[in-house]
Amino acid sequence: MLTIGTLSKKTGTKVQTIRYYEQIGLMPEPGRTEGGQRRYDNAQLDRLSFIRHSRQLGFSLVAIRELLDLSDHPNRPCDEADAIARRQLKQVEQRMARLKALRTELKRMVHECSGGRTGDCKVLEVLRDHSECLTEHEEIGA
Amino acid sequence: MLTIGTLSKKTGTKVQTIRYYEQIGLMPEPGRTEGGQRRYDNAQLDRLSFIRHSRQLGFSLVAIRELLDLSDHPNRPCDEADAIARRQLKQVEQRMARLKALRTELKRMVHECSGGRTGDCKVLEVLRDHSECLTEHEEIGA
DNA sequence: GCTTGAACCTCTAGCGGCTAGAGGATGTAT
DNA sequence: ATACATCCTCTAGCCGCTAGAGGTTCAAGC
Repeated sequence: MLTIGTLSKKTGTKVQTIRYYEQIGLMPEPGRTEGGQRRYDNAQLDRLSFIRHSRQLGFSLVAIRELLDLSDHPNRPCDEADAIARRQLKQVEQRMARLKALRTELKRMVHECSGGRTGDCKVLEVLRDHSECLTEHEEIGA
Repeated sequence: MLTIGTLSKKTGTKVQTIRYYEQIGLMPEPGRTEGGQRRYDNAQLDRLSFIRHSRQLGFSLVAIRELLDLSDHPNRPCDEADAIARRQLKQVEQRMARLKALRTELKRMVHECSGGRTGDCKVLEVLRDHSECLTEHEEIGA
């Protein structure tokens, strides 16, 4: 029987976050001691590890919910899990492409700054005038 | 004299967002008509463009506040603006590196899925067991 | 058995950066 | 004069946590 603190250490998830996962129904309600403290078993430890690892790979909690659901039904075809992972991969690739464009632009800005007064600062100038950019870039919601 | 809607179209910023920027003090309070509607001038259009462009390059609103402040004082040395841009560049590079590791892992997961039942699904298996990963990855707060 | 103190509990509020919607007022074109 | 697009304020919600207040429980040491 594991306390929430132990679970926290074993998975690298903050205690508050574990409770939050329970609250939104991602983790099941655990057993309780007489005094009302949570006690977990190994199945729950595995589940949290799964969640944590998926988060590290950038999956949203919604996607994780689906993945957990699939994981709970080993006899169903795994196309869906595959599709979710593919979607995630695609997102990661899109984000990388965007970041690449941003990096180019930022590098150019920083390079051209000659260290004078802000009035002549290339960094600020570029920010003022998008037309100085070589690439289009639509970051914002990333 | 520009309405908020015109400003919105010209900069690609949603009307609500412009009002939000005003609320948090990033945009100045504009003039109003007798009836209380906002009316902007070109200086404010420029400022919003600056903000929008900076957001596209991934700067936080806090960083943008600093950049705007520097931009308002053309006689100060521009080291600070340069430093902010360099920090942003560094962040972008870090994010790229992390995404690269994630991409590798996701690709491998997707590749190895042979399309059977979820019980044998490589995707789910990898999520279950971090030790199957070739790289360490600490995404989460990205 | 008693005391300490770390770890637990619930609850509320906040972060960033918006976004959505209710419910109503204004501005402009016809 | 009327229609109706656009504007206004206000509140609440999104994601994924995180922090803190104020109080209780557990386990170890004496």
